[in-house]
Amino acid sequence: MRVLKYAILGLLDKGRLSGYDITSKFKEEIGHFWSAKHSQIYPELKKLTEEGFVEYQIVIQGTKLEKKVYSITELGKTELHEWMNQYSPIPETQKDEFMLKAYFVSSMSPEEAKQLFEDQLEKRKQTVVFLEERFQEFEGKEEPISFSSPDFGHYLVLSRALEREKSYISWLERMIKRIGG
Amino acid sequence: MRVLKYAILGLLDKGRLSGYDITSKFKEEIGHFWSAKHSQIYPELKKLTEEGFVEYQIVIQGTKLEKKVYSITELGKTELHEWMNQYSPIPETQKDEFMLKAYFVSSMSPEEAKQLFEDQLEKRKQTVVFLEERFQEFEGKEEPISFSSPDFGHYLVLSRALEREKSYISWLERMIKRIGG
DNA sequence: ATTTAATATGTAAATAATTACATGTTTATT
DNA sequence: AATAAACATGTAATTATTTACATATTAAAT
Repeated sequence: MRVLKYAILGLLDKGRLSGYDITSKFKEEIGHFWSAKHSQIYPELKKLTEEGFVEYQIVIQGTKLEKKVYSITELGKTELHEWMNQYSPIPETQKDEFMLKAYFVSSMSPEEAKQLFEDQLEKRKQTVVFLEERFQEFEGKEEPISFSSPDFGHYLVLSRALEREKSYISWLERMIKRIGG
Repeated sequence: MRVLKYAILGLLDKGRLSGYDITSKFKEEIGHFWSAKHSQIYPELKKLTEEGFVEYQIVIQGTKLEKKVYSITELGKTELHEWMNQYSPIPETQKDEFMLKAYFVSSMSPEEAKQLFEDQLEKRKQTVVFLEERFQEFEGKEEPISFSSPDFGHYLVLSRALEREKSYISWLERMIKRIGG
């Protein structure tokens, strides 16, 4: 389904970026929900250029470093818009290695199970601390962020990531009580 | 990291299964958190046999249909146990195509955005109805399910899947209010 | 009796994604 | 001035996953 194609088109629709910039974006907030390594991004950019969905300009950084700055074409915008408005079915499987282990919990002693769950809980709590810090940016405002703000997408992603973790933590805590151990 | 290897070992640790049975299992409750197609399962079973983690017996179904019924070996049990007790880092990215679209929401009109979110909400609600039906099995009991029950893993997976969806729905509903549209 | 759905097992080809290989420049720090 | 970190771009090899190809038996429904 080439989701990476649309991920790149969506990023470029927000502004001009190099392959390196796109790689960096996937390490930031959108990385909670989609990412790719540079080894996947550079060939995809090449393909998108050939297909006419993006184009680039070479910019010299310093005295000789050649940087390719990509922008989305009109054709690319049409393509992006089509994908955005087309219903994507929810995948039945959202892979989660921890939950796979949880399903096999009967192969463990209660002590081992408790350890497994406590470790997961601790890590998830650390993630929440990190996410809540980022989220400050939106909470401290006089007016709550609105749809028309260019940062609304950023807000959506951060608030969802935060809620997802909080829900996971709440469940882990209840299950730890059940395990006893 | 060959997670499929451990998924298969974990399933076989619960009981003897054919490749077809394993494929079926991935369409049931554990499929919410891990799955694979039969075209991936059969080669993996072959490899696991060569490595000595599983073994099989040929069982005749009917008069001539040859079925390979796999079981986990002692070596396989050791291997499974090692993985179960080894900490797996939480992947930074849990891919979610809808959230990728949400991040790009500024490329849409409020009407389009509302449609996108409402569609997602409806589908998630349908999933909850389905999951809640399955979950009845555990709710109607006099005694709540305990760690020692062989169905505890099943309970963990179903309760987590249900909570995950409920959390998603609650967030979607709040965000739809924000979009206005 | 016939048809359909479910059971059963594989391989081949294509796509997606990660890890490793490979190189060079620029900016910030010491 | 030297070093380290960040910027910058690619390819190769491997692994993971999906879709398509390919075939046959058995059980259930009509």
